[in-house]
Amino acid sequence: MEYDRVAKLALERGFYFPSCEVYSDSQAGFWEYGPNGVSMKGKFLELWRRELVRRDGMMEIDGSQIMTRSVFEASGHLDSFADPITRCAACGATFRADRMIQEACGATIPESADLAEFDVAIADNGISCSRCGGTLGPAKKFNMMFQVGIGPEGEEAYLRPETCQSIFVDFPRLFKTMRGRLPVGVAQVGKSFRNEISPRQSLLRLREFYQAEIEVFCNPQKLRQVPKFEQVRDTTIRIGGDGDMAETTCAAAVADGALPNEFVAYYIGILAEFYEKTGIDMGRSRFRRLGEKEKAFYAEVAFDFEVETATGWLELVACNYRTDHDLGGHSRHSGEKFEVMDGDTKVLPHVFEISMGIDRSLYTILEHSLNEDDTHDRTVLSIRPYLAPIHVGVLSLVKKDGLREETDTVHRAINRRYDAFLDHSGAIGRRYRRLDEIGCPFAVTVDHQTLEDDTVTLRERDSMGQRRVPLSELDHTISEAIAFP
RNA sequence: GCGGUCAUAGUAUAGCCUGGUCAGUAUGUUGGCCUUCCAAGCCAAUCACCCGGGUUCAAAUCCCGGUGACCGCACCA
Repeated sequence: MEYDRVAKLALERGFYFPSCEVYSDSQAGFWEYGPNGVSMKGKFLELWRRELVRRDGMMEIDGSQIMTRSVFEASGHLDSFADPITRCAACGATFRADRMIQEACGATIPESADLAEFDVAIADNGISCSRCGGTLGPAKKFNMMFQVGIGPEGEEAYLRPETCQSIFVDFPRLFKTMRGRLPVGVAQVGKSFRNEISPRQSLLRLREFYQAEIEVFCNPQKLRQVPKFEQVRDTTIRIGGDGDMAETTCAAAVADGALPNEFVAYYIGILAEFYEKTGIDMGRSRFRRLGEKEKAFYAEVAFDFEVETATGWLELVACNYRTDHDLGGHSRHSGEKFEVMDGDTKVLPHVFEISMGIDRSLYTILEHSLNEDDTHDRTVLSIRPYLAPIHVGVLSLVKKDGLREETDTVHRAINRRYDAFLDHSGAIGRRYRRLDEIGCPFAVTVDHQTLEDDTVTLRERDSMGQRRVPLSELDHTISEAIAFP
């Protein structure tokens, strides 16, 4: 399905829409989830918890979004999550200073160098604006983190650019108090903030966005001793980039070196099994190993989980082997001890992270699930029942003859257990189609026969098929049909 | 951030060039009538000129600035 069609559905049916839209000065890159979006997001996260957090026995935390300056000195974000830029005084075009110098005279200045070095290089080599030839202004750092001032003195802090820093700084306490043993996963769902230069395409590139991150702490000496790898030995994954993509299994990928070890392969395997259950078309997915230049500054080995969408290949998850970059950095900066005992040896754990973009994942589920059914002149969101924002519609065939009251009773009987939507108004076919469009898998219709024999019609979304179900079996029938796999 | 295109009800659009009716239409939504299972019909109601400034007796319409959206470039874990 095309991007525009998904965007329109989101806007019209309360999945997501622009933030602050009544004000014309609202900035790009901020979006809200409406009722159906929130409901779907909640179910998506429940699936994530089931398939990753609970399955692997991880801990889940919920950390602060605002963190003090020291955290980002230690993590490297203050230096490395910023680009040196220079702006043309004449035409206003902005360039990356390091790239500009590299192109103009071949000199390589690391992007984390002192700003003065860029100014000197630009002056010495007589570099001018490549667009208009104008004079370039002094180099500045553009850091993608949002700075905030705390308290009356405005003490320096930042909105976190990734959720995982909370996990790293909390690690010593978590490991001690929660009886941690390596390897151990710590998970977190929450918002992160990045001051993107040009956010685009609604949920796909946001300045404020949701991540579901998992940091697995491990003993780097034991990456090949992973008993639970057996669970995913035969799990199908697609691995590679443009041109060399191949479908394989986790075991084969480790054997031929496409994946570095059983430890990484296990987590890639359970991640693939999770995404299979979201209904995303795994035939259009791949794990792509990133090259040196593409990787984040903290990653030693990185795989992106990407899915083909109407906008091209879209990165949904970044899997990074971060080594001891973070625990080492926080240990040095804070003076705290981050080493833990693994058996009788003391180790500074390494970290493998599974950093999931929730917003992008939800978009992809919508795009891959949305269909136009021309035969029946309807739009159907064929989302998995356990992810549907509304589980069941409860409809009266007509309002009169006591059917309205009977329908209300049926609704009241189930609306605590399910996301049920009550609707009395308009033609029955119109109501079915409205439910189809938000992916509601079932509709229960109360008619005159209901008053006689306590049965209702159960109508199924994808097939449009109908069958009669006794009211006494309704709860059981729905709960089976919408259960998580 | 740069360049191009664009901005009118929830959605899709007419009107703008050539300034002057109550800003039109479709669809949606809400209520009613009718209706015993797939967007039927009828009646009624409801909702809009992106923001700021300028020109003018008068601005949806012309001019300037801002913001946003889409596309391309650059950027992007």
